[in-house]
Amino acid sequence: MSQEELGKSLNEIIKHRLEKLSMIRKLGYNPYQYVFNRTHSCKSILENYDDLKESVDVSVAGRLMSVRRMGRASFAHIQDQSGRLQIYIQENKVGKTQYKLFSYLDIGDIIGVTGKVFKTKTGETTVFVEKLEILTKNIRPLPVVKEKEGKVFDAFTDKEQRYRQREVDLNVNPHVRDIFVLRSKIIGWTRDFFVEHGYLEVETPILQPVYGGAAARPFKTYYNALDQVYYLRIALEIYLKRLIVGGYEKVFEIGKTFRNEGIDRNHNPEFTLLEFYETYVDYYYMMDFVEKYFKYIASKVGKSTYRFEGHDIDIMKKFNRVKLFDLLNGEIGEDLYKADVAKLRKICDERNIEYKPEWERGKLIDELFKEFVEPKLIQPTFVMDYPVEISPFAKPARDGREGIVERFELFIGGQEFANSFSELNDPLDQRSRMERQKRLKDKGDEEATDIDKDFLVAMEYGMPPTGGVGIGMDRVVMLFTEQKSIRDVIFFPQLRSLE
RNA sequence: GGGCGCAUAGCUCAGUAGGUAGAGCAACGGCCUUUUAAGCCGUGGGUCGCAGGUUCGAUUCCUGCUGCGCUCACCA
Repeated sequence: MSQEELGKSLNEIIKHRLEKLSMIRKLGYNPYQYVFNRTHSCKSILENYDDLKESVDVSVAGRLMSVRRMGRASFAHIQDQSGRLQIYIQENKVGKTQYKLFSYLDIGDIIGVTGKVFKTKTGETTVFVEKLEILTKNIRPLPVVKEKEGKVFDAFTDKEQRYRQREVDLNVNPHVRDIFVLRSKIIGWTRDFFVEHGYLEVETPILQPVYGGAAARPFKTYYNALDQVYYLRIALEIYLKRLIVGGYEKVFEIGKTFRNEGIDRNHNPEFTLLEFYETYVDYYYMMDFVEKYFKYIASKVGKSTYRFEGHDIDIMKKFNRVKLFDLLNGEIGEDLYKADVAKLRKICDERNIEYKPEWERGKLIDELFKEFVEPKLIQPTFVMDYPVEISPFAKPARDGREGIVERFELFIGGQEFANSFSELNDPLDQRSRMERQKRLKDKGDEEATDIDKDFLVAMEYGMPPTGGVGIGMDRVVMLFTEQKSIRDVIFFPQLRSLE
């Protein structure tokens, strides 16, 4: 045991379990077994009762979750990944030694049983144990959650403990396990969707000498062998586009990215981003494609409407498409497209929106948009055509509107879900945009990025016309699993370490 | 970072208008061969998050700290 300070009660429980551990060894059993040959899962026994009943020997293993001892016979539930199953063990049936073994078991132990399937008086499918094996002895008490008629008693609910010790949460709160199963499926369906559309899945560097592709503060690290400061990536953009330059026509990556920013219900500093790039298409094409993607996932999940951020979101309905300035002008009551910085500041002042003196046109517009428009975008809505200043990787609008780029963001429930451009492939324009970013950074903008020379060289070789999209997968999972907090769709959300 | 709230047994929670704490479950001992929040009898288990202050006396009041939650800011 470690030297950690334990309460007496916990210490006592652990002491008792260690004693049982040695008693089990004395009985001749290895409490940490190597293998167990299962013939069934808990669920498959429940589902195939008619074929199995009182004829076939089944072997099933799982964690002991409840025990009801009645002298020389006992009932218990074991739980495996598929679900819970009742077992019944009688001293007459298994003999004194194995019943003794059973008497040393605790909730949390992992056991294997073999026997025939029957139904109890009350109709519950149960395995009548003929042979019992201990596979792993538990020595630390698991919270005991009881249930009757759908009511849960003494549920393990402390959020901090649930996140810090997710393994406990997963064991005692089966619905939590279900959420993560659905997460895994959603990621898998996402992969299927892109592969089916001819995309190549790729992996690009997480450790980068120059970070870019988004506006965010990075995590810094140090690369000993190179004697250089490195950064954890904040986006996938840069390297994926270099692969497009390399000749791949459709690529996607699903991977962790890192932003050194606040943690809240909607943000985890380490999060899963999906980005995909396709050649010879623009952001109009990508709008259709993104909508298709969301509908594809919804159809796989099997529902049209999802409860998210307090609203019923209908994914199967046609997504709205609106231009940023149409929305914003409608909300403010003036034409902001033509407004200069002075005018925008005045509007902010009138509406009590704070701004920093160094903010220029694009940033001010973005701020007003976030404040007055975003929260109202509940049903899926593509917002199109953003100011160039806040979109350093997007192509200028082809219709020549000054200061506008071909970019859309998808909003659902007032939250940003996707960000997409007709990707900028003019190397000179790209260079001047990066130089501008660099100037902002030098002036103290912590979210601006350095010039990525390798990327600019790649652009000079020529990137075909390309549409690109980024989608925050954790939010997608939140939407489709109807979770209110990002922490409930990430196994181990970021918490401050103790000590 | 600001505001509000929470922190008591392994789990879920009471409680003390200041006199060092209770319940249910879990644990331990006993009875019990179709139970299912099994039941019955009995027993043990707490530096009341941490550190100070006020007080004869603090788990309770005050201050600071730590952790977590909600919220605002931040997050194209």
